[in-house]
Amino acid sequence: MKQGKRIKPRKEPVQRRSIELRKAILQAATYVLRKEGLLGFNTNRIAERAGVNIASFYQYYPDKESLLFHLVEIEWNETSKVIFEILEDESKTHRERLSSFIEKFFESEVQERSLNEAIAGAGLLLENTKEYQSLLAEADRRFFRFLSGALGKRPGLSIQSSSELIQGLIFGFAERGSRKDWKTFHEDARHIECMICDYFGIE
Amino acid sequence: MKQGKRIKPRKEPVQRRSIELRKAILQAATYVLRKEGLLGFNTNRIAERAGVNIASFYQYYPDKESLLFHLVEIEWNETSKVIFEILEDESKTHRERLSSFIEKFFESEVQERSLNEAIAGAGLLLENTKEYQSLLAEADRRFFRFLSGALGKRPGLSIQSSSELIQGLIFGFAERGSRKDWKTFHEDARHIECMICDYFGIE
Amino acid sequence: MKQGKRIKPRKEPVQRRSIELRKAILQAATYVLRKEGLLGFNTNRIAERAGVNIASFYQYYPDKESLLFHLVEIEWNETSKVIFEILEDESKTHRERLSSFIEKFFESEVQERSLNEAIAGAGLLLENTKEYQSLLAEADRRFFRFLSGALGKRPGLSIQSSSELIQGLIFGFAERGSRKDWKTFHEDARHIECMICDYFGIE
Amino acid sequence: MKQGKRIKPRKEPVQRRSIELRKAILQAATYVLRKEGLLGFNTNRIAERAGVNIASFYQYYPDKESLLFHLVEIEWNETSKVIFEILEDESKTHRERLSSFIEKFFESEVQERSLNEAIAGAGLLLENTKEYQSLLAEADRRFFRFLSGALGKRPGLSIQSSSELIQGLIFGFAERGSRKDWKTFHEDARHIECMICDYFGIE
DNA sequence: TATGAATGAGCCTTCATTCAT
DNA sequence: AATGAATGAAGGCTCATTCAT
Repeated sequence: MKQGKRIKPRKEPVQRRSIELRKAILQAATYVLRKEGLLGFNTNRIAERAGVNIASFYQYYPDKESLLFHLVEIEWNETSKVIFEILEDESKTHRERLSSFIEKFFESEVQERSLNEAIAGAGLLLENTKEYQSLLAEADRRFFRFLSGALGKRPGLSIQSSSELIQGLIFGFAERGSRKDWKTFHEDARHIECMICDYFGIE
Repeated sequence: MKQGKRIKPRKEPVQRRSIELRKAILQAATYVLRKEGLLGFNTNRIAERAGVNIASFYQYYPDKESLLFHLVEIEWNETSKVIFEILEDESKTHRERLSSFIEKFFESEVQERSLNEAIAGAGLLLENTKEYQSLLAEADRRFFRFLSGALGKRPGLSIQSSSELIQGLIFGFAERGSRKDWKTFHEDARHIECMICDYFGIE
Repeated sequence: MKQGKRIKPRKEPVQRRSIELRKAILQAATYVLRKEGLLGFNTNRIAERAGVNIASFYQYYPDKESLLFHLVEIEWNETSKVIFEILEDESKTHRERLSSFIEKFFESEVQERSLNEAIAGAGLLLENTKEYQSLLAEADRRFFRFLSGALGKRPGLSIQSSSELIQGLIFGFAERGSRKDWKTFHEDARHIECMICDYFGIE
Repeated sequence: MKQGKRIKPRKEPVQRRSIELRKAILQAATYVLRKEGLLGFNTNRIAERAGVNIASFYQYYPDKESLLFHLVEIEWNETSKVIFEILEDESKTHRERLSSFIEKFFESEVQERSLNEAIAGAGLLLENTKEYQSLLAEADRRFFRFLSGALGKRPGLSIQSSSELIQGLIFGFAERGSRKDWKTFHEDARHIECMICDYFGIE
């Protein structure tokens, strides 16, 4: 993919009718992605499923990737809102926050299992886009900020490195798990929390 | 993909020429997968690159997935041979073994970065095949066996669960990392080893 | 295109607003034609550029060709006004008039290079329309009239044939030239004038 | 169109069957171009007309333009062979040669009328390709060489300029004429020859 | 057996034009 | 009258796979 490509939706729908249309597209896209995976994720199928003319599709999205990004964005906005609110809730101890954070994140991964799976595959398409990277960057920033206050001891690691390590563990585990029929996530969350808190002296 | 599909190569090549031909295909496939990713991984291109007629290709592999699986298998055989030999080397302490195991595994992921990346994407295609699952199952078994002897304390976890948790952490972290420009894997390996050994009392 | 198709604008705009709207369309069309050539000349793009709704466009022009014709017409009206005024200016000798005529015509072709280029390409679309043909016919008539008075000797050619020959030379040369980066048109004009005047005894 | 684009046919057919196939494509393309003009010149239609699968088309041509160029090339090779042979036939006077050259060229334009017409339109697509330009350049060179020996007097024009002027007149006239139902080309040829020879002192 | 050739099915995208508000 | 929305119909091109020699 070329750099600097526009990946944003083409235009915002304003009328009733078109709002529904776009919603239909989004729903259909989610459905198709879930049902058929990345390989079945093609504009014609989506449009058909949405009961929408393919040309209409292209009024709202400049191309396929753009839609995919929109999906990711929506899903991420929902998830991140929840999990970072938790992380930044100063009425709790750092450990409590981290615990809930992991818990919630795992939960959302499990719930959005098939979507995430497809998105993970799609990552290859999105990874190079500015939009996607800024999504990730923001998450990174917020997690870093949390950790700055949370770290008790650092076993020879800068905050940045610690942050990356911890994120890697949590996100990697979740991503991998969410590809399976992952039922033990509650316990997994607890153990991972313990390991991290022990190791980094988070209280 | 339908369940129970045959994914094995159509026939084992016996003659010289055939063996070479097959090797050529495999090499070309690896090359293409690395160079172009999953999207460029198409039979015509591979055959062309291999200097093999596309029809010949279909004499050795019933379809594309088959080849992909073969690739995964080969790569996994190589890696697993190395890492499980380490894990089962009884002249070392458990901790030493785990340490080398992680180290080596990370290293191989980094080295095979682009291949792994593509395979991860392909995972969606392969995951449902018997062959792939038995590959994973074996790895699981061996890791479980190692852990049976290694675990010092178990914080309320069965060996099986511990095994899954640990594997999830290591493999998840590596998989995630290998999608990036991952340069700190040596240190990452060390820290993860420490966390795990501390938590599970491995010595 | 079917013969006898109406190609005139659907209705003459009478109100202020309408006139402006139409002017905007025309300008946008010219712009697009110049900038993107015939291939980029599509109604949606033009409407967008004009800041006009595409549906409004279709209130002023029944279809794309219509607009194109309108463009040609306007351009031709301007050019022909100038060049035929020259040709019919009885205060000059015939030779002087022809000289200026060629000069001016070449000049306008050069100036309107990209527009003309596109129009030439579009010629295929317009050639069969009545409107276009009557434009050409009028030019033909006026040139013929000029030549009737101008020809000194006729090397075995009727006036009509002479007229066609000369027009063919001038217009053909210009059309061809205007597709290139044509910088020598001043001199070219002079030489062609000489050739023609010599050959046809125009003084 | 990007510069440096490959425009050559993809591969040469070797078997009987495919030679016919390609011939069929070429014929169909010519037919379609004639019948429907540039706008109807699309790969699907051509393939259909040729009774060939569209995918087969793309085995022989990387894209549409490539086919178009091939058409031009074939046609030009035929024409140029004839006309330049004439121009370079040293057993004739220069004037005789030029006369036949014009005559033949006009004739071929008339015969290939509809094809040429389309090709002229296509010029806009081809003009920027290396291949097309080298075709033109060669013609230019050969004409220039002819003129070097032929010019008697030069009314203040370099050989190069004279060459361009003369070519412009001949080609421009023919191109324009060939778009119409041009029946007087024999006489036109004779007159143009006279004008040029008179003006440039060619004998 | 190995190779040149062939193809059905499909995917992404655009565009002239019309409908509904 | 003007605008937002919608769409049928193509068009360029690719790919997994099979046929014919």
